[in-house]
Amino acid sequence: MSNQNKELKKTGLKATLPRIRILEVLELTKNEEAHMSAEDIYKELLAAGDDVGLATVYRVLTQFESAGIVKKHNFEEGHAVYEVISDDHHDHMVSLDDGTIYEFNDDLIEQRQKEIAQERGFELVEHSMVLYVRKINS
Amino acid sequence: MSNQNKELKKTGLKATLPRIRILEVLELTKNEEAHMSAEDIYKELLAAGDDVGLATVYRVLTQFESAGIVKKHNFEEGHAVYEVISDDHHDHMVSLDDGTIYEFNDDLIEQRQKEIAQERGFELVEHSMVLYVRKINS
DNA sequence: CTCCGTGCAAAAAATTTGCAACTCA
DNA sequence: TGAGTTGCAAATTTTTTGCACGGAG
Repeated sequence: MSNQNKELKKTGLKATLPRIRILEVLELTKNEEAHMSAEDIYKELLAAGDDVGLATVYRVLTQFESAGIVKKHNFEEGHAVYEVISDDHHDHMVSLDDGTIYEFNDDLIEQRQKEIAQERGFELVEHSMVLYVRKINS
Repeated sequence: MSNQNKELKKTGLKATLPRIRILEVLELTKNEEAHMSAEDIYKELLAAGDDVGLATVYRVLTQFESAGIVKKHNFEEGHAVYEVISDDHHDHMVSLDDGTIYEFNDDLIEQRQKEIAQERGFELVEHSMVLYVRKINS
């Protein structure tokens, strides 16, 4: 039994071919920091010879999001992108010089964010933070 | 000569009625933290008796963004929202319950962000931070 | 065998574009 | 006047939904 199959079982979703394949694509690209859109995944699957519908990709991604195994981002214009949720949280720092993306994590900020929400009667569910930076002396 | 008229002059854009009206709507709502979508602004204008096209609202907002007088956000699902850029910087907190957007500013985090960049040899140019929160049950 | 899930096509929703008419400087 | 701008309609793009068939348990 594959990894994906197990993971799907845990969510209560039936281990169907489209779901397994979509999860595979997301897992394979997760180390490359490649946030993929529904369309991207769809094309990837077609190229791999799988016969899936784009609507299914959308539906499955929505189900995965509800199940808490993928995260949907609205970073980009015009379309959402998805990434598998891993255990290590990180934020992003983007170099304006060359577009390189660095990951970082800061407990002080994480803590303060929770406090800010709580001070206003909310609980922090999640956050997104991106720092746009430029190399000093260049 | 109106405020909006002056502001438009500075950008090099012709001070046309649709542009002035759109800027007015954005200015009027900026204190209410009401980040509006193109559709919102369009409906607001129609309600006020102005005869504008939705396409024009989109076009004008894009021009305003290029001119640096409004900022476009993608924190909601499905559509972008806009706000006039003012001198006081703030970040956003989005309620997952009803989509309300709150603004806040935290010097501690601002300071830490600069340090994080500097520790890695960068200078912080700008940043985006959005907290997604949920009302605490009681 | 029974549902849950799928593909397809069509619908919605969000945004962009082509173009003739219009208007501000 | 005349380049820049607009409104309208049609085109695109992104995502969702209805429905009959098909596959997993």
